[in-house]
Amino acid sequence: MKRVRLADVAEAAGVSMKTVSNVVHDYPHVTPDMRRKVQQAIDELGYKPNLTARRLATGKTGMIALAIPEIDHPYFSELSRYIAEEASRVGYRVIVEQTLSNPAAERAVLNDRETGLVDGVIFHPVRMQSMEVARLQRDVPVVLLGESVMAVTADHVMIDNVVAAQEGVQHLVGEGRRRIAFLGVVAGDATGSTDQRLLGYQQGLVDAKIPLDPGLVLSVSDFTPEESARAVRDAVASGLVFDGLICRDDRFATGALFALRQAGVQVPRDVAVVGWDDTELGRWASPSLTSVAPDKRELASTALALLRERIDGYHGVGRHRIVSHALTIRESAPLGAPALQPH
Amino acid sequence: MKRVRLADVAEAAGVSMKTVSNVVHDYPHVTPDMRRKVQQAIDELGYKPNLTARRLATGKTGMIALAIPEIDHPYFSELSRYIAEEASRVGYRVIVEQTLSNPAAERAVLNDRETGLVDGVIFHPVRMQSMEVARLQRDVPVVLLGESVMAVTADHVMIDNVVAAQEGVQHLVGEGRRRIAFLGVVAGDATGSTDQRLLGYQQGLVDAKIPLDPGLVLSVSDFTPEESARAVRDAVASGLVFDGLICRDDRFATGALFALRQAGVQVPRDVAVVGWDDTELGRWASPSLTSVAPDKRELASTALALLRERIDGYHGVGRHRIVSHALTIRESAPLGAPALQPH
DNA sequence: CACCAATTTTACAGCGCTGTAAGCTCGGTC
DNA sequence: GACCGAGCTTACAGCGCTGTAAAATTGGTG
Repeated sequence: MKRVRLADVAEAAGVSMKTVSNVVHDYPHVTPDMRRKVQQAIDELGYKPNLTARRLATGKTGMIALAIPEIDHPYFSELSRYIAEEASRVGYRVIVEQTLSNPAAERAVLNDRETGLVDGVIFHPVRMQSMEVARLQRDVPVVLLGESVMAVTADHVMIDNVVAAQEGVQHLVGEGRRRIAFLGVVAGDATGSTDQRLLGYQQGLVDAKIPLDPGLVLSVSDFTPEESARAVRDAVASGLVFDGLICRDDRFATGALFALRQAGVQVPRDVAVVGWDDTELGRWASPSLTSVAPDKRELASTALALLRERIDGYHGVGRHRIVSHALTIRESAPLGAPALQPH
Repeated sequence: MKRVRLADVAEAAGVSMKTVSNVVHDYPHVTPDMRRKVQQAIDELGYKPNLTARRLATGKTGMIALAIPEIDHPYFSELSRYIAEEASRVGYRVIVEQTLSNPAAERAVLNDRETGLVDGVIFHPVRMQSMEVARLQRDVPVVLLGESVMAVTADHVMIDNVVAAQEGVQHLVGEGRRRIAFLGVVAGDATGSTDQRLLGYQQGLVDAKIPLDPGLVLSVSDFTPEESARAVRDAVASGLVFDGLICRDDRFATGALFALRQAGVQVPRDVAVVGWDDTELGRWASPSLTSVAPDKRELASTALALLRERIDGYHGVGRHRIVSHALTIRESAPLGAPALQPH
């Protein structure tokens, strides 16, 4: 069974290739008769357009790349879903590029060896310095996600991390907590995400007139729940006293919950815990996690909107968009008396 | 800044296009002098090959599609990661296609309107009948995942669900459980995954000489933890007595844990719970989930190996591969006395 | 030093589609 | 009935690369 080409359909229908193409693309100026005749030939021959040829002729691929550290990190998998849905809504397909937090892989995202793979890139860097992002020349439009510092040539979408962290602290303070810890500062995290959240945490304490205690800032050596569990375990074992905990993300919070439980510390009674990202992981944790909830859908649609504008020829300097967030209250840091609440 | 073409490099280096192409592809029969000269021209001009043109000329895209119900389902996001890693190892890029369990979307996976997008497809159907899979003619190699019944024209990779479920029951029985329930049969789940797990569950009971009780099989109306929580809540409220629970997947188990906790039923003391898929969701649940663990890495590499053989021209009938699984024991259904165990 | 085989390089015809510009139809006008 | 313009349709030159087959070069031999 040989591949049917546009030319074959044209011949069978006794028309030109271009007319067949017009029918395939629903070009309006085709007479009904002609359309019918061509469509019949298409159906009979089972013609399917060849995307690669179309791409070569048009110079558009209809694809975008989504470059993220890990696809199975709950936050990124949820974000991927929204991006994929939004992309498909506006006629793009998505190819996912895992950088695995590898600097070389991140560099490769912007400094690709080849062209014509995608029309644009949505990129959430983790290891890459903002300087470096700005320096690398890329020949494809880029929208950055996360808290990396701004690049002049790329757009950027994020939530207001400082405010969000402040609100988290404010919530804990409102519930009577005074010894509030922050988990976790990660070595090699070059993006400033953690920095901004830490800053907001400190700001929140200052707002509440609570003195800062550097001992309450817990470090973690990598982005796994195991590591965060270790950090919390060590902190508790070393006698650190705290009644509130703001975590850099839900995964860390999950590890923290585990360590606290193991240490016999009750959440939220003894320690109220706030996570970040509002993922399914936290939604079904026990106790379920109060968590900073970026509007992921808005994040996805904003990123895609900016990217499309660039693909369509916009060449201005990098734009910055802040999307909304909320604090989703659940069991781990409830409002008022702790009680079992679904979601 | 205009796009640099192969022809431009050829002209600059004073050689033929084909020689440049040979250098780009590390073709062995190029003299060092020539290679140096060409490479220099490539570097100076900043030449980057155009993938689309290459694809049109070779007929290969170097891409595969991964069609799954939801990318943010923990099992599928973890599987995606392994598939992406394995694919990149063997030189393929992955484009993810979410079917969202939509029959039309599933049909579209096999019955694509266009060609030349990917070289092959790894497809995990949920709604599609096996008959239908077999009937749809596709012009691209396909490997099926999950428990859909075999198709003559496609390969298929799965774990032995019946045995795995039996082992789960066996484990619970070994821990003294006798009233073992199964959660959840889902309406519209056409693949037979649940059927096979249910069958293994029943087989396990028979092996243990425990009479079957249809009242112990809990139904669920969709694939969400919310729904499974509802099912368990209703069961408990209706007075159903059980001391063991095998869940169709970790998400259901997570919902079950929530409902049980809410109802004041202690896990594992009162009810021991076994999940399925061994996802991060279950690893960090509280209590952490004992779970049937498919070897996802092996699953990914097997699927990819089969697919590559087909892409490379293998045309035999559909092959079936069973990959290994294990039962990962954690807190929700521990061995011996329940105790807090990390992981 | 002529000759041959093996190695290296070249020319060029596609791959299948779309954009452009030109050509054709056809009903309406005067 | 000749002419006009809007509406349809066509011919064909690319898009940028690779495979093929033929040409050029090289080195070894007698």
